[in-house]
Amino acid sequence: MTDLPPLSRREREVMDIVHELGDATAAAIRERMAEPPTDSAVRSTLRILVDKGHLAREYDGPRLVYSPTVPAQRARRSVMRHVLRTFFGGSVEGAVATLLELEDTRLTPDERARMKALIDQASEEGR
Amino acid sequence: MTDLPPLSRREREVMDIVHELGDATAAAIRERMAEPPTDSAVRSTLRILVDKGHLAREYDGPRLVYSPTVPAQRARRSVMRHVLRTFFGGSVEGAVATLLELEDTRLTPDERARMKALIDQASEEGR
DNA sequence: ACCGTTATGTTGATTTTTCAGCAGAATTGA
DNA sequence: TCAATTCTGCTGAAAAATCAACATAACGGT
Repeated sequence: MTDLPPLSRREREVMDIVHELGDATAAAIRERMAEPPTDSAVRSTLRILVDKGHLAREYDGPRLVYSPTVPAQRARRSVMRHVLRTFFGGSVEGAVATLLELEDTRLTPDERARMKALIDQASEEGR
Repeated sequence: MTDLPPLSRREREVMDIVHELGDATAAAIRERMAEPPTDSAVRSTLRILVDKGHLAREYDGPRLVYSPTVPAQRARRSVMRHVLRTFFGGSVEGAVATLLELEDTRLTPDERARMKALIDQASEEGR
């Protein structure tokens, strides 16, 4: 439960990719990097991330597949808390407004209804 | 409009603090760092951030005050877009749900009403 | 005027990060 | 089977980041 060592720039880039993909092989990660270094460099970074405890790896047939050690749900909460505090002064309303105003936000009627329900639910639960 | 050079770990820490505060002096920034280095080290980082174009500085009386070069609004959008994609697979609903479920989320009736209005507004505008 | 404090910049050394090269094992295909 | 390809780890060099030490200037108080 003790928190993990912090990430360097490349390390963070790799972690973001793994979070986006859920899990990934070294090759898949390299493909998505902005200015990919050699394959072995990517592997070095991955090895460090495993050492630091940020990633776990497992064989899927012949290949190693990497995935975050922190459960997705907790990672999501944690990053949202950080963004909320750093960029929105803790204002949930402000954060939601920005999300809704993003250019490519498209809401189905279902989504709209569910989101409203979530708002009511949050206040019912004393939040 | 060309994007700025990426940030190292310390640089990112400093930028987060400046974003949270809006603007800040070197001393105020140092106070909030997790494991603050010496004052001069903080200043070195600040100088680099100015060089890279992430921060601007201005005298306020005798002191230099640092502030982000990217307008707050744009920074907010940009970070939200990134989080949305990386951690929520682009699902606005998912992101909103996480925000509402954060432990310390407390909504006033006003906020609730305004957020619902925002949802309607977003769809009216084709989003 | 003098001293202490605060704010600042620059320099260079240390530490960390980043990366390519190399080598071994496993897999694939002919 | 043998060669080519893919996947992997390790090592050490190059580059970047981090930091403390030092130096200067301005201000306040005695």
